[in-house]
Amino acid sequence: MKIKSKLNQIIKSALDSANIETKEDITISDATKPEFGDYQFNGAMKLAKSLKRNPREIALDIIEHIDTTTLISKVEVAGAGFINISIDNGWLSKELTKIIDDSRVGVGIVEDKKRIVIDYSSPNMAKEMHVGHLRSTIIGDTVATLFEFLGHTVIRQNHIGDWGTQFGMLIAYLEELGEENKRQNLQNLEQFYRDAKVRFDESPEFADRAREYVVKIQQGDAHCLKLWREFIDISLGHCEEVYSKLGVKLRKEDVRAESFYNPMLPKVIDTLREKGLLVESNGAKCVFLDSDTPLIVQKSDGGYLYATTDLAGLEFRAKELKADRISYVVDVRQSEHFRQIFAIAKRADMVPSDVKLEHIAFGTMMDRSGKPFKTRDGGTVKLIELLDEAILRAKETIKDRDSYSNSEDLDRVAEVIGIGAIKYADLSINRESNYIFSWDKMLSFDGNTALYIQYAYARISSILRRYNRELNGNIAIGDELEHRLALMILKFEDTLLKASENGYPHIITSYLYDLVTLFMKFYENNPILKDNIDTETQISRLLLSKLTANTIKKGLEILGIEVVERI
RNA sequence: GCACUCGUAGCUCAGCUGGAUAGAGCAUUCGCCUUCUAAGCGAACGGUCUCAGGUUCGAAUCCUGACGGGUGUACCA
Repeated sequence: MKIKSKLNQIIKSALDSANIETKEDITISDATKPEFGDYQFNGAMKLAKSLKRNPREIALDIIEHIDTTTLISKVEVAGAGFINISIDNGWLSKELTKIIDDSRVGVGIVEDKKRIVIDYSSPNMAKEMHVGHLRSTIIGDTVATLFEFLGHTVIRQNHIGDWGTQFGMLIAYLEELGEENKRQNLQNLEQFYRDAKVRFDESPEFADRAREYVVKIQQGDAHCLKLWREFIDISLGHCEEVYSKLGVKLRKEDVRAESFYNPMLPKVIDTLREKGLLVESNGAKCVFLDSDTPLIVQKSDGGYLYATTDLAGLEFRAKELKADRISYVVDVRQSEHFRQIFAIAKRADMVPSDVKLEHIAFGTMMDRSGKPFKTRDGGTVKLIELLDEAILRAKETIKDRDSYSNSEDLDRVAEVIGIGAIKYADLSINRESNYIFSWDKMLSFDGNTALYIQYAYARISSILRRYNRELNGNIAIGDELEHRLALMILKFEDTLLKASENGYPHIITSYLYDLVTLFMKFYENNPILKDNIDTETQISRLLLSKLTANTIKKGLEILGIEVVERI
């Protein structure tokens, strides 16, 4: 339910009928405290100056004209001129009753459906995925799922790094190993890379061959291409293992590798030249925008760069994939890069001017001392290891509970909880902040974590199992807690819309946490299946619980986190 | 050097389109299981929102400056 826009309309017409004109946007905000009601409008104070009137008087004037016949039950003026608004219980129960069996829990499809291309995960094929890849993969997957759920058409693009000088070295080494040793050695890509590097450094003859192979792949040499494809296949297999364990929706068809754009690169240079943007400086082909640091699109040796590929990618996404909005879920350290290529792509008409280009940036993962994350030996933690550890720890914590009839159940639940913990830990932080990686924090099951949310869901499932009858009846809001819970459920749509505006998953986790906190209080104070509860109250509370569970499930689903019926 | 970004409780973080007494989790201390899953609930403790100015009826939030962290800054991706 889009409550805020409904309220904004009500306020707007109240201002109209009170003959108050305002140029500023009317925005209702959430009440800062429950005692003040549910929402508040602070516009009277802003209007005071231009109207040359006392803000309290203006506020009193406004509330005279506020329609309290539908969703608003009460408006009051408080303090300097705050207008406090309470939502009507009758309206809440009516709206909730409508969505009891709605699989979208009352969330509509957006009116202006867009075609959104979203680039995320994008691992390098030369190495295995490490913890640093977690953020792009998970944030991207969440944002993509969110867009899709709201009704947009989403095209996922996994821009894997499969091109560049390092692949010459890797396939030369692969060839050297021979058939029988290949599989074995490629089990551990990190080690494979290190071994290849050793060979490269120790043998000039090998190094020459490596360089020669780079050229050969680019020229389409059949033998080298075959080796290269073999290597990419195996490396991609490692990624798919991670994706599957993480429950990430990226598939093979979403892969559009760096190499895909290779044939388009000369045309990028031509386009830039035609538009008069290309400047040669110190032998390199550059584009200078307002800043003095240029964007280099072709090296002095003729080679192309990351920027060139990205420009080709932008044009492809805008013109071939026909995107209205192109989003990149990439580390904040590349914001300068994206600012430049976005500006250049528009200037060169590679992307139509009305296409929204955005960098959904996320902060760097730091270690305890505030340095970008590395393990003690200087390497990184493999992502797959983090996931396995999470599942292990989850199993350790739940194994003594008696809810599990067999070890299969236990394994399944451990996986849902362990993976959920990691994803939630990452998604619940404002994506722009850098954050400190800690095993304990990531794998914590206390407080504001996925388990808290999943636990609430399991509790509700348990109640519904016990009741085990048809739920026929109405929701009747009986007290303040039920009122707040009911309203919270209906705020789901406003929350998702806000999160999708600029792609902030933590807005959803905060919401779910607030929702569950309210439910837990409700659960403690308002007994459901106890002896002395009359049937109508029982049904009403069961329905509220069920709606809470539906909202939790849908919310977690958007975050890519699963629920289980029993914990 | 220049640019961007961050600085909120002991720790990890919300809040930042200006609004009423700045919020969570963890940690610490204390209550609540013969009662729907105690992985829960309640309470206590904890803050000159880095500092100094400015704008405003009103600033954690906007502006300027200082200090401190992080990042980026011509042929890596």
